[in-house]
Amino acid sequence: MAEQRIPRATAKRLPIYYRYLNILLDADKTRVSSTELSEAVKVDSATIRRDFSYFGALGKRGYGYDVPKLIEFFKKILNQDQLTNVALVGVGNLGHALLNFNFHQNSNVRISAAFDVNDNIVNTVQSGVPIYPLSEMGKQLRDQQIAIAIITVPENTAQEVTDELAKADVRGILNFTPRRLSVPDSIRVQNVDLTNELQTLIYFIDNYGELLGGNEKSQD
Amino acid sequence: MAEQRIPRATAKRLPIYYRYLNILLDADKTRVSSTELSEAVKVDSATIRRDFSYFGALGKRGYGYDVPKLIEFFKKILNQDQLTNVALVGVGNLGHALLNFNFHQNSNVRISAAFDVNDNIVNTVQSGVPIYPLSEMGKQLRDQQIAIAIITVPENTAQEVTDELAKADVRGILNFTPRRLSVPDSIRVQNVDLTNELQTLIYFIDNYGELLGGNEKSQD
DNA sequence: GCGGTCTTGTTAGCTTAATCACAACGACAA
DNA sequence: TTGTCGTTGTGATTAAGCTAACAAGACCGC
Repeated sequence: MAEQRIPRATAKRLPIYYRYLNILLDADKTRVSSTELSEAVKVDSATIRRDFSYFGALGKRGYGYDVPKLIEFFKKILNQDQLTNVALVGVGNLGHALLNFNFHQNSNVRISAAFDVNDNIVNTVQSGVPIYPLSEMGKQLRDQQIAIAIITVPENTAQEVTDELAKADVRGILNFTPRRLSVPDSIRVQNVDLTNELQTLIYFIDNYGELLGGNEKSQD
Repeated sequence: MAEQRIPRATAKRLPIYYRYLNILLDADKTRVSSTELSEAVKVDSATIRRDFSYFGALGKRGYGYDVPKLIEFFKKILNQDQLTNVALVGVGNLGHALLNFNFHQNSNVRISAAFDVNDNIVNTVQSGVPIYPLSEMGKQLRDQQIAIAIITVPENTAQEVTDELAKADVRGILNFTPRRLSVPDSIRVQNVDLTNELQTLIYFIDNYGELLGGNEKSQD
């Protein structure tokens, strides 16, 4: 086991594999080949085999991969064997939807605290999650040992909220605002920009017409 | 002008540039350098210059780029000079949030029709958008000439809805379900998987610790 | 136990993307 | 007008990722 760092591209595919493997298990399939998996997740079968091989020889030649075994393996890799608590900052339109979004249904993650400036909801419980005033954010995050935050605040406050999160030693931020955040090296940012996604989609449609696989290769 | 296809990676950055340029203009800045832009959007300055150069010589040496000119240019490239109507399929938790999400605020896109199976909301207007029964989807999409759909339906119905969209000659799908869709070559799919994003973030935090730039390079 | 069949793991080649580094050129001051 | 300074545009290089192709090895029917 060379114990080298997994390529970034591979890492991003792991959750996709993990989820589909669970779907297979739910359907009582205990065995799967890279070709079969390939069709379901739209990733080339060679890429799948290569991805898996970074973790050692997980499959059996002439047979394929054992689904339960693979799931157990990825569960640990992805830290899904323990519950991860996450904070939500900004309980507006989108924030509210995320409170109701059942992350816990297919992953061991849940939003355990939320923060907002709106006095009408502060100190209430929404969808089972307590809403604290923004001013208490640092304290609560430290007390509850929360290391990951989702931010759905107005874009012009995104950076200042981020700075506060940094002070509270948060390690990861899922950023739904369109701003690209400045953070210290200790924090990892993952951007989800809905407007961007739509614009990109439109651009591709208008410029990368039918010619050369609109699909089956590199979806998204 | 070599008129060759823009690299995929470049295309995905265009909306990011476009948005930040607009922010600059709002702040009455009419001039920007690749270095300055680089800091704001977290993309290497050489990459920015190269990206821009695919479209010809847009800047001036020793000066930088003219913001209004650049905006005008990208506006056309990104099809933002005309309104794009989009359909929403599945008006549940997340779907509702997207209806309220103001795409039109920073892009020339709007949701102009929505579809659902829930009789309680079908044939009503939600957030200014009419909700039609799913059974009318094909007809409405064709009548209204809508070529792009956002799907926020339960995952087990994602594929069948997709098949219907394909029949209605939709060209692009923004897929919020965790399933990877099978589509004909004429359709482009862009996936947004929230659970995935969180899992990826967690994985990176646990495995790509501080060492070697948690940030400043390749956010997301 | 044997032969044919299947599927992995991996090598090698290829494609795409990111970055360095600098000559070319326009801006701007004097 | 001339010289300096700043910033672009781009050739060259390095890095990352993808995929074809196949030998090695395990399964399974007989």
